[in-house]
Amino acid sequence: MPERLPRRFYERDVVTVARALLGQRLVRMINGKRLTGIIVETEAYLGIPDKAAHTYGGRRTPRNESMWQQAGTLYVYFTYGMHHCCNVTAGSPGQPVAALIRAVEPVEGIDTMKKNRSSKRKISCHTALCSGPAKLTQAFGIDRHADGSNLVTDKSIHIEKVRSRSLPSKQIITTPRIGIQYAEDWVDRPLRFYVKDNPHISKK
DNA sequence: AGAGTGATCATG
DNA sequence: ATGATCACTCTC
Repeated sequence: MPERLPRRFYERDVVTVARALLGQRLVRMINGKRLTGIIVETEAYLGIPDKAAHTYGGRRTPRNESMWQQAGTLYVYFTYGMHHCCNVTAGSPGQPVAALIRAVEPVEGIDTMKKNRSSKRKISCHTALCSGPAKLTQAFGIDRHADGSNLVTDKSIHIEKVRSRSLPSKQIITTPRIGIQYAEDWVDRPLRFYVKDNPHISKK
């Protein structure tokens, strides 16, 4: 029987959590279907001091409230008038930090994911199905309804343990984060992580 | 390189 | 009330 990541997995610093999420299994139960994928790309958002974070400077609004909740909470936000992105909170209590899930390698329910993604245009190739933060939420049917979900206890969305240790450092590529050009001195911080040589990554 | 798209929030 | 912004994706 697959085992979930426990609360203590998330109660660590957000960089450690972002790296440790690589290789774990994202699970979504929706309309009786089980959709799963292996997390292959993440970013860490460091909260109050981080100029790229939604909680920079201690901002606390209805939108980002989930980032302030206990580690292991799902934070889903809506942006650009059409896209959802999903994050996992981490750290110690009251610390508004989170890891953005940027890409997964689809495993179960691929046909359903294609349907969820192909309302407009047909999917070109399977590596494009979940290779971006808004692509994977669309494929997995994740929107603001899922915001605030408790990943340790919630049935409809959670993360299963595939490995107890993080991937070896040699298999994790570290780069600056994507799409945060406004973040001044935080632009170049190495806070994006992805699995080396995995084809399901958000950018070439 | 530029369009699409509308919730969100800081201003006033 | 108003307007600027946006942790993106797709097409040209």
